[in-house]
Amino acid sequence: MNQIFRNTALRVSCDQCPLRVLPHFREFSQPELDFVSSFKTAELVAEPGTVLLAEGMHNAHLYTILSGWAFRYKTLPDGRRQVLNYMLPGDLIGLQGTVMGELDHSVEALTPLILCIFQRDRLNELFVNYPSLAFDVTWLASHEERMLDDHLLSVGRRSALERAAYLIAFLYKRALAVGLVSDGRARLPITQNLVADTLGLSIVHTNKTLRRLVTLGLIRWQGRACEVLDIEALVDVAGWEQAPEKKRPFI
Amino acid sequence: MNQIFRNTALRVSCDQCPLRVLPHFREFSQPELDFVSSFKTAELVAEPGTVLLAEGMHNAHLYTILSGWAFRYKTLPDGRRQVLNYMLPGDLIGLQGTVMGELDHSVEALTPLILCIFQRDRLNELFVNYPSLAFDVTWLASHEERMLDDHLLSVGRRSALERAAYLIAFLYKRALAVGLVSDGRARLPITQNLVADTLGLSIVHTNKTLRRLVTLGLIRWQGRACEVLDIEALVDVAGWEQAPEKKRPFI
DNA sequence: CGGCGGCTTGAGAAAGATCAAACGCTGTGG
DNA sequence: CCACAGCGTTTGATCTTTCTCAAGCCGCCG
Repeated sequence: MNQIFRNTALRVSCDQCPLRVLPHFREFSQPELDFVSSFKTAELVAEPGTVLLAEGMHNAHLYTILSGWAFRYKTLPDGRRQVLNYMLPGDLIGLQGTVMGELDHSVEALTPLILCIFQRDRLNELFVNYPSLAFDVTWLASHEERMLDDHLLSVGRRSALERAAYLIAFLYKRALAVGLVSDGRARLPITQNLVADTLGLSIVHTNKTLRRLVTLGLIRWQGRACEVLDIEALVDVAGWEQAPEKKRPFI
Repeated sequence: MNQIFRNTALRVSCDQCPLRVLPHFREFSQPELDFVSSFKTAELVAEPGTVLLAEGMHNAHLYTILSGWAFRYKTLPDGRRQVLNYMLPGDLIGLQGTVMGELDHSVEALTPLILCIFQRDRLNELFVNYPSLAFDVTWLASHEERMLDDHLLSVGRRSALERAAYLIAFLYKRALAVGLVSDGRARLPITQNLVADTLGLSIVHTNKTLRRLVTLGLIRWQGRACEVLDIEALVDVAGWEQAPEKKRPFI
């Protein structure tokens, strides 16, 4: 359990990266692809529950998720936990630690995970020689900031029901973008405990709130996962005005 | 009221930027300085209450605060408002809009403001020719992300009293870093309405909570401002474990 | 002088937390 | 194969925090 398996050999070449063909991601030039291929040193497989990065680490790695779900969180000294965001395929993990020297949040695998490991100390080279990729890194940081803005608005100003609807709609949209939704049905691999720590609510109240969404026919809950039944209605309950997502970069 | 005055001429040359001498900011090389000087097109003066950037804008400007305070916020369709963060001298405004094409939050002046205006469309040039500055931009985005992480933890998991203490301690530390604290006393230019919208509380409850901090002798409230009396105690009440701030960049 | 924005206070209502207990599934060990 | 432990989910009862409503105060500015 909670083990990390490291592969020195590249299993998936960046040229044939399965993410690259998704319409959600921008296209790369060959020189960019070549650099990213050399930037990637290995792949890593992690089990659910593995803590990939821990608060306070100084030499955190830099990863991109190739497949699976993870989440980012912080805790107070007495153990209260706040989930900050979820990471899906194409998301960069550990940028804060790489750019600012120290990490102040933790990252845990939610499902089995495959990660691309990058050479943290060559980020400088990326900035010097591949300005377009450097811009992408900044884009990704801005994108994370935007998601946090939304979460903060949600936790600060939405009611429990609205918050729950927003979170599930948000995760659905993200899953959709990376092709994890088949025939309109997505299975979001979250527990109610995690939802509670994301929404800033207690587990009990989270359960009662989710139950209301179930009764309304918007979601279904089964086996540590949430199935979305009516995304439109969820967005509506949340009062969420989303900007349409354009093509995004990833490294 | 709420007017913007634009000066075509540079009043303060970047070489003699008053922020540059603060120990809080990293030193720049001459070529960097020269570029930033050319990147800056003008200065702008704004009155308190001026909305510098509004949600949904497509051609948002890119600014750095030279002096004064501003805040960033989002609103729900029915008007509920959440303050996301505060911006002080040295902070970049409008990066999200510049990098991602569209802005999804608003920015308002809290005090009289002096801003440096940058040529948004030359950001590309910055990335191509000044990788060290590009890295700084990414650093700033990561820094914003880190502050948001903290705010989210606060709003999601701290009690009203802890939240209030955290916010005031946070603002004090930020003011301190840019030299706005004289003999241990800082005057934070916030209203209780704004505090409420930052903490995700009602005005009434915010008032009662702040009153408790006043009674405890940690702060004083007078004339649309908060005076910090005991920063250590505030940090303690908040249960805030802060990483020591290192030197930071700015553009 | 009057209006307005910001602060303050009390009282009752509502949302959400805590406590307590139980159910069902899964994996493990006898 | 069954007993059991552990985790995730569910539900009811009660307690606490926070919200809403209502009103009054103060200082500033037109």
